[in-house]
Amino acid sequence: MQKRIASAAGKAGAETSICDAIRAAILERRLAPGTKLQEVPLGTFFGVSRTIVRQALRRLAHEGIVSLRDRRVAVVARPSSQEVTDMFAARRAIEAAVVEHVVARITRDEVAALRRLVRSEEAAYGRGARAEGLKLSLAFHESLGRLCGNPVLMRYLTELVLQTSLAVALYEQPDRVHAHADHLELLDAVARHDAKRAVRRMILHLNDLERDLHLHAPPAAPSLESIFGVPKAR
Amino acid sequence: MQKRIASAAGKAGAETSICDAIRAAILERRLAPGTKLQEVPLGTFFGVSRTIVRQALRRLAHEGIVSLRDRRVAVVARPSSQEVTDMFAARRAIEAAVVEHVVARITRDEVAALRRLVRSEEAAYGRGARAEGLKLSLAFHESLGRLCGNPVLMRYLTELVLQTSLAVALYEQPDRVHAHADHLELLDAVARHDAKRAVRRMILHLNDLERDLHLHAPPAAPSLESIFGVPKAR
DNA sequence: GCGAATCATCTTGTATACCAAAAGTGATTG
DNA sequence: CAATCACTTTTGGTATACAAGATGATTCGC
Repeated sequence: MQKRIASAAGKAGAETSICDAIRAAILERRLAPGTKLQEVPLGTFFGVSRTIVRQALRRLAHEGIVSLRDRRVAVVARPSSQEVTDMFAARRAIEAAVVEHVVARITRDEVAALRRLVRSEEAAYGRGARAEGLKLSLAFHESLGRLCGNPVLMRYLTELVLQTSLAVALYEQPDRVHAHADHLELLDAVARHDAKRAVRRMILHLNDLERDLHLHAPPAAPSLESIFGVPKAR
Repeated sequence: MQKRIASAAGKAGAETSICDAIRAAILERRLAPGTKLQEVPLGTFFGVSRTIVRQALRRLAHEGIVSLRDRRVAVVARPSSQEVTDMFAARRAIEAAVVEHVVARITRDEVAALRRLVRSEEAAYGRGARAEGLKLSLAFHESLGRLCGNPVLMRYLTELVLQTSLAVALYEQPDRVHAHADHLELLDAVARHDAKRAVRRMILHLNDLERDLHLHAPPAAPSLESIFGVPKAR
């Protein structure tokens, strides 16, 4: 049962499997920022040698979700608030370009598909399935990336979505509830081929996302409290 | 004399040295697109083992300037015309964002430094030092990246500048002469803190760059003719 | 009893050995 | 004479062995 992921992908691209597994784990909040990623344990778990694990970690480091301090254990990245600000700025630039391209080339069918996606996203949030909603929300942005027809833009978008997801995991305020209507309004503008409005919607959406974080002092330590709850007297 | 580069950087970061050396070689047109990058020769040349070379090549592959087809020799990337179109689109998006940020935070001194840079660039072109001009032109874009104050944007910009330089090497029309005035006009807009105009200037500049390529049929083979000249009768 | 230094262990960095696949070469045959 | 096939050589992929450095525990001194 242990090597499910590795064997699922077979021999082909073990490194890619590991990257995918780690990316998914981060997105699903199963790997918290700061978590140690040791080469040998990962290797034995996935049934490959350290060589492959090492390659995977380097790749993830280049994608900005793993930090690779010299001669020290690799850890899931813990971006500073400044870095988070920077990556959101970059994401605004990329997503704006993506939306522009999408508006210019999207078909009716594709709009319909996106609309279904957004509806199921809202439905998920509606019934309190937060994790599911989050996943569909990411899928929405990913879909836009795919529909823009530019692999380069899409690659950067994917990277930044992942990085910002990590940032959200680090800095989110637990009580905050996200404005899910954003995606629908954005999609409406896209459907009307109103590029200006769609881009503005996207920017506002990302601004909201960023504003809902608390990027002040607390770097959100890999806190023991968040794992064990409030320390009881003893 | 062989290991000049490796020894120059010492033990520290042999991989980085190799990456830098290859990047520089590509920028200076000493490494043409399609050139094979074999692991053993590179390793012996730089005085490191294949492991390091392999890591360097993977890194460059992630940066998009080396292609790493499975089980085949690594080569300097030869982007298709479609890929070139895509990377220019991405570069427009990133450079626009960069310029916006630069306009918002640049100081007088920094403007003056940029102006000196542009002047020396034009001087180089003026006296026919094409390679020197090209280098300074890249330095100008790099400087903007640094001045925008956002490491994420800067990283993407650096990548795209390198990639597009490669594309230019592949598709440029030899007789075409570039419009060097672009940088000066752009800088004027930046100096006046006119973001709208500066961004428009940048977009137009990049459009010119792209338009001056001939992105039709000829993928510009790594032709022996271009290396040895016209084959003489024998 | 507490703090600091030293020592053992563990983890990563690099090189190398081995394996499999691909490409080039030459011979053989149609 | 040319095309195809098999072999050889080269080249990349993976695992492993070894070296250097960091981490953490234990112990000695104050």
